[in-house]
Amino acid sequence: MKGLGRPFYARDALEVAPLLLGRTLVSESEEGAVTGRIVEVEAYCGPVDPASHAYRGPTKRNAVMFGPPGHLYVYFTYGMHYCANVVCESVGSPGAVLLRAVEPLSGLDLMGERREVDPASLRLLARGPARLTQAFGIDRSLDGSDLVGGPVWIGGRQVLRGDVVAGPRIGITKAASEPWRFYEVGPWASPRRLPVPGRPAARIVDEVNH
DNA sequence: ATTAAGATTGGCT
DNA sequence: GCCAATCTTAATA
Repeated sequence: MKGLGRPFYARDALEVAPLLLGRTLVSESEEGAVTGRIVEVEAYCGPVDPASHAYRGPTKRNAVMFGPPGHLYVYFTYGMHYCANVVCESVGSPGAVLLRAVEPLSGLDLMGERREVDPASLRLLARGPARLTQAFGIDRSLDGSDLVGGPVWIGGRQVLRGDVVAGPRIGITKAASEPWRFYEVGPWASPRRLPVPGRPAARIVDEVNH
């Protein structure tokens, strides 16, 4: 089987999120293949999370979140950007993990072409959730795409090159202090708004760090 | 029917 | 650090 199997995704978003770090995100299309190592994610915890798109129940946009795990939930925002989530948990339980940044591994030229930046500027390729989707060719046509057997999937090998920590999520106004952003310390995670005083300090995620 | 906000980014001061 | 861009979605009337 290519990449992680369905059971991997069939548990709480908060459990899946840190386990995605260090794994390889793959996207294949007619244009070619690109891959990157996941270094930053955020968990969105459905009905108990006011920041989740699923908080107020199913809508046309978030329908995929309420479906089976192991699929992509892709939404459009700010009139110009796409963001991609990994759907977790079981049918009717809308947990999801937002992919926020990867370390580019292969297909750099294609990423640069899609992003309209110099492929040598590695940190401009896929650091940030909307940059990531652009570099990987992910838009609303991939909403609901199956991560098991589809054109986008996640490899089973986990390679960590720094400590994994948790901190507040970025760019939200509700439940802003929940430490549900997980990232690898290093040059690849997005630099914006690191945890500030008054918010929970980042903590080591033991299960992933060992 | 109308409206306000948005899981962002890039450019400018 | 501040702010405009840009338009879909979902809530409100």
